[in-house]
Amino acid sequence: MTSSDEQPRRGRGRPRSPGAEEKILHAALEEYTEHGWAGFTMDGVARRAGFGKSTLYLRWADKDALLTDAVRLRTRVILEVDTGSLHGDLTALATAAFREYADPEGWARFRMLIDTASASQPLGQFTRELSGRHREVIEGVFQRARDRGEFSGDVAPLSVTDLIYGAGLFFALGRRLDHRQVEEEELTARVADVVNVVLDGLIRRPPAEK
Amino acid sequence: MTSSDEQPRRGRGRPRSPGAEEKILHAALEEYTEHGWAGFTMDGVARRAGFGKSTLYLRWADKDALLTDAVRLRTRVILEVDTGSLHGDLTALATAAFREYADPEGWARFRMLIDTASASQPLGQFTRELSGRHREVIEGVFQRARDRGEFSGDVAPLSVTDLIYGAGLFFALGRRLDHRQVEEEELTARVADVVNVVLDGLIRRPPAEK
Amino acid sequence: MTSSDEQPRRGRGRPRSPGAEEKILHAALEEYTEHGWAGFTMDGVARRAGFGKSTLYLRWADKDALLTDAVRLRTRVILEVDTGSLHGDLTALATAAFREYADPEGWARFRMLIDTASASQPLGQFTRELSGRHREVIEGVFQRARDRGEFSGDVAPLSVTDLIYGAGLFFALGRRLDHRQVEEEELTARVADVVNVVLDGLIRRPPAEK
Amino acid sequence: MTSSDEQPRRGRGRPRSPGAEEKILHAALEEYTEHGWAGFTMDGVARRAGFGKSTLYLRWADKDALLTDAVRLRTRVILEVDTGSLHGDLTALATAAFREYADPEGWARFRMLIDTASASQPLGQFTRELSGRHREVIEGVFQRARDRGEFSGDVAPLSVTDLIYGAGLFFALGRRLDHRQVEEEELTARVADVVNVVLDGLIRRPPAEK
DNA sequence: TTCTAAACGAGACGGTACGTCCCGTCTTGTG
DNA sequence: CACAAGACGGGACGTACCGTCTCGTTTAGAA
Repeated sequence: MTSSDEQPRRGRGRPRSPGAEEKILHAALEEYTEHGWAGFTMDGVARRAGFGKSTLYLRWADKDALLTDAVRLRTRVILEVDTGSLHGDLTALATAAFREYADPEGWARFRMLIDTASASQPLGQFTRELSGRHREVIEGVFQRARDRGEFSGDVAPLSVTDLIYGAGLFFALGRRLDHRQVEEEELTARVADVVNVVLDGLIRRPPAEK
Repeated sequence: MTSSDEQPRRGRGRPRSPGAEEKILHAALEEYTEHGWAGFTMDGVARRAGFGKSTLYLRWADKDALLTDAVRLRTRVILEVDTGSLHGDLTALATAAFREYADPEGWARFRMLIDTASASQPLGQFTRELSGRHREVIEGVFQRARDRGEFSGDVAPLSVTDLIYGAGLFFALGRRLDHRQVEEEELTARVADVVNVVLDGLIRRPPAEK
Repeated sequence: MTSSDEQPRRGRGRPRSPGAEEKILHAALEEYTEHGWAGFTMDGVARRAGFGKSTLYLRWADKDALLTDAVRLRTRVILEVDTGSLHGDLTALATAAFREYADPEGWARFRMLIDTASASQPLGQFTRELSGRHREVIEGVFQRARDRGEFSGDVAPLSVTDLIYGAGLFFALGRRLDHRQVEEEELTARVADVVNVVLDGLIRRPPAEK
Repeated sequence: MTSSDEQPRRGRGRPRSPGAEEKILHAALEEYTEHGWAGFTMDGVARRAGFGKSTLYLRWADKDALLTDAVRLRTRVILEVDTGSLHGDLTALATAAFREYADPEGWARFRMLIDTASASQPLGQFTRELSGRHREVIEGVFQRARDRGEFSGDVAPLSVTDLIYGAGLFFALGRRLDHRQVEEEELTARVADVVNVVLDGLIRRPPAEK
């Protein structure tokens, strides 16, 4: 939990530097992106952000808390697509997902997510954002498709997000392991593949029983 | 660079303890499983494995190298399925993938893989194993399907592996974020969904036509 | 280079623990006394002194530097004798020297000094203290003797200190090699011998040409 | 029947390399002279001597034993002077002593002696050589002087050796602390000073009378 | 204004892990 | 057997970072 939601804390004393959180979180994300877990140091973040270490520890309990917050800070607002067709909507979602993982910051966010999921303490709010919020978007997409008559039958939204996001993640992972850049053309081609497979699989023979 | 490929190094001097690599890698995986990146220490691994630190550093240059090798330890075990039908083969592959990520050790291997893929040094050999070897398996599966007349047309094997493995990963991730156990029924149901979608999507409208 | 001369270092930041130097140097001397060069460890000194290793390395560059400083710790205490006679002054000086080497801590300081003198880096300041400061004392003693008319002619002060200190050292060395205690009577007798020899040798036939 | 100390160890097996001890001890002394305690390593000695480490440990129990032996190996044969005069004999002895401490190897021997004297276990043989043997020499010198009528009265030989050797040691120590070379002229002048003081002190007013 | 409380920069502190080096032991193969 | 080679457990080295702490300095509202 972070202090960023709290009200300005009326009272005496010198008020907290405005904009400090923002700068520090930004610096933290950059350091993490560049150096990974190892090589991500509180001293380094403080230096890069231009603050003293005490300022960091005044706001976050420890390294993990800062990193968690840094990831949350810029967690991409899930786009609310409505292109008018199921194919278009899924393509837009898949493209966004593929881009997210191809982007260094997005990749860092995913790493954090993995670590988070490996920790013991639950992270209710974060979970809801990620899986819950995504589910709503996907359900909206399919509801509109049903309304348009493009699609009939049930669908397990999580299966669809898992397929699309998973494909995007492993696409990016393969590139990273090879230390190859992600080419724009390749990305769109792969997105098209994935959308086609998912769409055809769902329409022709939906896993309706689920 | 790893020592696991080298021949026993004929010559004088005391030979390296047989089985040491295996034990150390196993200990490393356990430590990582329990403590994650932070809290994963060379001293800890050495102690758990029952070896001196120098024995570790004689085989691996640093923490990263050990971790990389530990990932490789069992990831290579790729089942060579041949159930007699495309549907059966894919189901077997997908089930194995889902189980891998549902398993704590498999999950740890994946975490390591993520950290590894974020490092700076290339991992040539490893990439070939991971993506290359998997590709061969998938290609074998589809080749046999083609021979049996179940399937015609090309397919991008990596797309298929990405879809299946990705779905398995996000399935496990969702469970972990919610701190829910993976139920056997749910796993098989989800595998069935994924296989159906992939199979129908590929057969009815293979991405290769494009 | 040592930190003991520096002024309190005006400025920000937490000030260095007062008395830390003293405690650490004392602990170092004790460890050296007990274990010698081998077995004298920075971790051991830190533990004994009750400080973290970083506190040690913040003040001394390495083991040698700490040892060098520990030698200096009390060696500087040179008594400023003035008994009213040359014989009395020399007896006092010689007694102090003999006692220094007979004392375990004094012996340890001498061992350190030997190791230190074998090192590569120069010890300018220290040299001045040791040989220079002693010289002044000896010169003062002889000057006063000349003023009193007890003694005429020049003398090489260093020769005198070398004679007295050297005799004291070898006296203690002999006892140590035999694992015999230093008896008080024997010490005073030997001091008397040495003073008499030096004094008579100087007065009757001074090494005036020097 | 052989007159050598060690029998060649008749028996099966490969005989010990002849001359190995000599070479190793020589290498050990060189390493110690160059690097001091720190920096004196068994691996280093083995490499320099051209033997394997096991060969060293087959002959000496540990580092200390090797070093002790190395020092003993070349401990200078105490010269049996007889110049025909007390002054000449003492000058010869003192010159030898001063040279011994000025010489790097002699200095190393002295360091070893100090460490030895600080250890707990007694070193009978070594002690006898050093203090006992030297005593005999000094006593011989004074006996001959008495026979020649140059000198009458008793003398405490250890006092004399302590004075001379001690002066030589501190002379060398001073030079080392200053990182100055020992000049030949300076050495002989200092020797003359010391001999004169000692001789005059002893002859005019021998401590024995008192 | 003066006072007071908090935020802040700086950096010392105890502690822990890093990766390196060496000791003394051991285990092999060769001479 | 002696010996070369070198792996091994153990432990100290000197470095780097964590999270805590104590200073002096700054910045505001309260008195």
